[in-house]
Amino acid sequence: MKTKEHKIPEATIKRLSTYVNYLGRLGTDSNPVISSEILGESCQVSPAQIRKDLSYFGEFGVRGVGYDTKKLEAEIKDILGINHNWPTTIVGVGKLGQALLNFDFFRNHGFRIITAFDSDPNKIGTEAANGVTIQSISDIEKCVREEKISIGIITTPVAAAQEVADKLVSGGINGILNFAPIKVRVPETITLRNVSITSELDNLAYLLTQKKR
Amino acid sequence: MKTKEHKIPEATIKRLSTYVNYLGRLGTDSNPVISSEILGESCQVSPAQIRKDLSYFGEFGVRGVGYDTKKLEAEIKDILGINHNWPTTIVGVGKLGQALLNFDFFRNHGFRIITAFDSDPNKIGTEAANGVTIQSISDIEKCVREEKISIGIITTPVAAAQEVADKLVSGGINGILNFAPIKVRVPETITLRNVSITSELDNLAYLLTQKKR
DNA sequence: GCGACAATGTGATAACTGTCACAGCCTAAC
DNA sequence: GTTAGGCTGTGACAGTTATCACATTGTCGC
Repeated sequence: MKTKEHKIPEATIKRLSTYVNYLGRLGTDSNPVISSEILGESCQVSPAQIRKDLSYFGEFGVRGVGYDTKKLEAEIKDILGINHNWPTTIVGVGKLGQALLNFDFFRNHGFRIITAFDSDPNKIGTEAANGVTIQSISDIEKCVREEKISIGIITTPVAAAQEVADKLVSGGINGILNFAPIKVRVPETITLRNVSITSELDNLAYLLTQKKR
Repeated sequence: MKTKEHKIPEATIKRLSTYVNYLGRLGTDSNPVISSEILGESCQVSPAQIRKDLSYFGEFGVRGVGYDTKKLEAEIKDILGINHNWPTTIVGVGKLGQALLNFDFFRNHGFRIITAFDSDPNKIGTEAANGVTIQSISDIEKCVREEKISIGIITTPVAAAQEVADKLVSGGINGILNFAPIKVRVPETITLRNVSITSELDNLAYLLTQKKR
């Protein structure tokens, strides 16, 4: 893979995720080769857009033929970096936290969840899922440092989110994925993504309201 | 509210959601008035961006002063249409579905969850949360039609998502929020949003990988 | 009432992102 | 070997979104 010097649109990354997801579900045996036309059809993206997205990172196809399905999947995985195995923790073992703990695609996307934290004394010490034991939130710093955890996923209520983020940061975390509907603040050096389920709801509400008017 | 004829960027809607969220948490008593500067600081958006976003919909501030906090919150809620009370259903009562059933912000964002569906015989007939009883997936069509449900939230595994979407559509659903990591296909007339948690993970993985290189 | 000040609203401009058309390259058939 | 056909890769163009600068309009003190 040769990353070109250009800046890559975030939308491109999002689409690459869609592509690789689809390719993963596709039987590579029955579809050894795929064209941007077909892939676009399935992912609801124009063929030109797909070719452009891929062209940011190199040339993966064969003119007149298409893309080798298996190879393309591997290339995109490499681009996205989901072949890694980031030591990950989930903070906040409510329903959402549990949902994420049980999603097996974490493993398939380069994350290995090794610890979980919660503030509820009744939960601490119990097993959350897959052999992961729930620890006290007050131990975050120490644990992150000792276990060299590089990703923290925040699924706490809004009130606790910033404090948790601070603890993760001072423990030496690398990246944070925040599901609490508030924009947490972290130093420049920390990679941060805020996932706002709330805003998805609001967006749907907006679209529906528009339709009615 | 006077919607101008211009097309509104989706990013603007997303930010409006952020603003209204922040305003809701802000004590309006201690902060009767807020400037785009301060609001921007809190939401990590430039002041000019905020003013531009709002200007698509009208003039809500007072020059030299700022925005009336309470009034601005109400105006944005009105713009987004989260003062409605859409009859909503959740299909797929796994951990994620349960998480959503228990989030009280659904109510605060214009959605009223009145039914839930699952395919697991052991779950059918039991109460999911807040007095919502779980029904069989085979009853979706009938129930959506009879209860005049307008929003469907899909939290099933990938394999079931498209089939569920089809059933919701033929029952006469209005909008769909899909959490399954696949782009479901619906007729043009249905308002659809695909929420991809997977792509958020992939995006984080990408950013972290970039940092390392 | 008037001047100094403060923060909005917006046209102009810049940056970014997506679309399009076609040149370039590969395969396959004859 | 040559030609026809097909699909990628990409530069040029168009459309969209964000930034900037400042004119505008309101407040407050005297």
